[in-house]
Amino acid sequence: MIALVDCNNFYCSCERVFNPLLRDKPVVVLSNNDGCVVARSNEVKAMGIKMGTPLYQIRNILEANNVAVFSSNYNLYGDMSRRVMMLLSEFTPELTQYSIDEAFLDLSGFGEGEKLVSYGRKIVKTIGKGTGIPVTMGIAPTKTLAKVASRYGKKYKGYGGVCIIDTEDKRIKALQGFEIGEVWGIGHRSLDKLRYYGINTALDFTQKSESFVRKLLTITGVRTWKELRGESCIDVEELPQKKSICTSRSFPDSGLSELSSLEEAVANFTSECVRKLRMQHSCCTEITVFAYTSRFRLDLPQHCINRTIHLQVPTNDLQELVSTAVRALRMDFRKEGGYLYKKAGVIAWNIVPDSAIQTNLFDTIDREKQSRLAAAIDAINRKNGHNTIKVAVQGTTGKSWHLKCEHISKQYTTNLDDVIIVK
DNA sequence: TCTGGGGTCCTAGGACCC
DNA sequence: TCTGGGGTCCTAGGACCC
Repeated sequence: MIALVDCNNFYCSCERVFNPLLRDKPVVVLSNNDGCVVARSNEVKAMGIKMGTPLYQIRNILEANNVAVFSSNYNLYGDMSRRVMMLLSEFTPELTQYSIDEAFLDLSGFGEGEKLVSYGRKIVKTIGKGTGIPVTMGIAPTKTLAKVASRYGKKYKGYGGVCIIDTEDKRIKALQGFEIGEVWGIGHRSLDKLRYYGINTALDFTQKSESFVRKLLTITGVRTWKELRGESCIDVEELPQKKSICTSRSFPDSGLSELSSLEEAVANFTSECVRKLRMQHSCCTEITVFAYTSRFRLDLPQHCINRTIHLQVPTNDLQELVSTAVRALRMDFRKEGGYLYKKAGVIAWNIVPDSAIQTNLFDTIDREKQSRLAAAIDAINRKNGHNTIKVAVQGTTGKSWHLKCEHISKQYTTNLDDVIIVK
């Protein structure tokens, strides 16, 4: 049996841990730039506010209902996630973290039926007590069914945080009351197609033939279909190495028009990609820079920059990648035309381990020297903080492109100055 | 006025090989 | 007039996830 552990309203719950007065109050957490709603407490869900709603559309409702509003605080959420995962790993040797707030646990060998449920309740209780984060567990023979079970666990308090689908009877009942669009793996495109054929519930879907599903939704649809029928076939693996690394941001207000501001932003995004590359001990062979105007502002002139540069030798060198990215930006940047770039980003791909670099006969860079320099910079930054030493084009103020985050909470668990004082 | 960020996987079609 | 067969690899775009 497989268990899915899912933190309830994770970002909101993190804020509540350090602000207990909010425990029964409505809470929302916003995306970067305070743009959209990305997490809602149950009270806010009950108000009918949808995931992804832009803040400006619901500002009045939030104020009228006294909703606590937070900018996203990823240092806090990341650290709380680490704590949850650490506690979970004490209950089974087979744990796969699936996202910041979810993990799959292999519970084979831990009994069945009531015994399994009570083990699950013990896990849920331990996480709640140890971190302050409420979690729900769904248990079933497949991952997709475990997801279904956890939804029921969240919906009905009576389950005590753990819902199990372990008999054919329960499976049929669960799928009968489950909208097909809510199933893990069925997005809005597939939903449209399924609706056309009158398929509304997960049970309807499982009663179609394999060839029908294959034709309509390809192999991925068939996997979901099998999983819902109880045949396990989706593997979620801990990815040893990322295949692409991206850092991108939207800019506040209307966006940026000056090349120098964009250069500074792109340089910093590249620096962040380099940090991620080095953290997983890899190099990239290709780097893409993109920047575009707001797709919502059809009244303004539109332009899209998207330039990829292929590197001779795989690298994770800060100076080399920053100068390459800035060069890519300059190739496509348009000064004339009054373009306001609203979003930009950098993607590193073609990623290889840093231990297996294929060198190039015509390479002109002294890589030995560069890597000694990079190691020295790493050491200084590790000791004095990220970006203590950086490339000049990264700038020193960041004013022109920095994010809006007017409602951010403190770094309660990652900054000594912000640790809560108990009186 | 104001609309997030970071990933993976699959498929079709083109280019190329012998 | 009439132009093969069987592959691989790469890429862009689509779909999905949280």
